[in-house]
Amino acid sequence: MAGQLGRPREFNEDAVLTDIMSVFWRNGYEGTGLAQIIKATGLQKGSLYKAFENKQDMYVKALAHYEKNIVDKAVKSLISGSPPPFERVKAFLSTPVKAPFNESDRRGCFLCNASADFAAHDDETRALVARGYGKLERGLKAAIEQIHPDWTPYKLETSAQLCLSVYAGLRNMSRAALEKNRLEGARDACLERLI
Amino acid sequence: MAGQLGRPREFNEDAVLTDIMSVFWRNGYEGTGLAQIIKATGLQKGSLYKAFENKQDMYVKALAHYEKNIVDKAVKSLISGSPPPFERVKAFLSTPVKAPFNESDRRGCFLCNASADFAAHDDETRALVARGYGKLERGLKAAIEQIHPDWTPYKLETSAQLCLSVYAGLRNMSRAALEKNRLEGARDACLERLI
DNA sequence: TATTTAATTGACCGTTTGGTTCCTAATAGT
DNA sequence: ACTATTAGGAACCAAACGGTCAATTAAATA
Repeated sequence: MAGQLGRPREFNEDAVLTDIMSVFWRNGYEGTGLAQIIKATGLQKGSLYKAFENKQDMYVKALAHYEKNIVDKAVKSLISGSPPPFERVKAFLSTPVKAPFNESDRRGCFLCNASADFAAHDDETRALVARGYGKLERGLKAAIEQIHPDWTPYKLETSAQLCLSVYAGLRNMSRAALEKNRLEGARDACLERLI
Repeated sequence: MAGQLGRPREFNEDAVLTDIMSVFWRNGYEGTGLAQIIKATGLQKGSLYKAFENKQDMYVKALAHYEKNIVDKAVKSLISGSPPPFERVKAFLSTPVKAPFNESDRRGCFLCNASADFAAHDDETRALVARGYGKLERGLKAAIEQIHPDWTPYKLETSAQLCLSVYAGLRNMSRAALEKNRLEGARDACLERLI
């Protein structure tokens, strides 16, 4: 039979990738050491290097994992769902405003972090980030089109691009703990375009 | 007399700070090693650690140097100058769109980099970033007020906050080398609010 | 049961890290 | 001239870095 030969994996690949993701997510590429990855996953170095080429490979796979599990979910809830489309965009833009004060989720957006942190040094990362941003932009465009079915494709696109850049900007600025009402001001000014 | 005692500095503090700044600017905090700083400044470790407490101190002082030399200049040219105010805001928002394609200036904005990179780990950095962003916001507000002297303070403020977050977002997204016309779309959509 | 194949482990590797120390050189005040 | 004070330079350090490997363990086949 064509069963799995040899000793089987003792760890769940997806769970391990989730652990690795959260470490890179919080600390960035250079800020993360193998020791932290070992602690987070419970695996030893040897096992890690059997499963991954090197640290860079772990990072890229963790980012892809993020795209699959977090970004895609956000895109889905932008495209469809129970709240009306304007509220969905508002919720999307409110995440970076609320997150830093939520006491728990100060990691920001891994996609944005990766763009600032490692995309400039690695082509694979850059491609992943570009693809993730592309997905978000299309999700935003779809939601906006539901608000304004009559708008031209150009206006829909530039509006989505505006929302995306505000999102990325808010994610960036929230790292410096700017006052909440200043972040809200930017969000609301952006949302005014969609009214 | 109360003159300078001991052997005088052989290096110009400002010039050295400029060298250190450009290294951190390009490579971030964790991405920069003492070796690179030594190479960039021409100083030896001993001298560096006589002039600075530690690596973190070098970073903070370099960021303050950036604020004094780059941010303040940008704010000034937002507040006043020969081109009309709308063109000044447009030029400000065009920097992050053009920079990554200019073949030379791919470092982005040190303020934005610091916000993403180190502000979350260090209070002094966070305060510097917040102050720098505050300056930019006030500069934008002043320019916008020149375009629309009749607008309410609230509308002026939120518009400035919008521009600032778009700026930070574009800086972030340009690291992943998104297509130029998508960045331009976000910029133009933002500028439409100022017409 | 013996064999084959693959996963796990932790010791080990060279390199690089940020940081210190000590000696020498140079200037200002006495 | 002498002394106090500071800058410059390089050797030096322990710790952490990413990465490797041989020995061991466990399951699937024969």
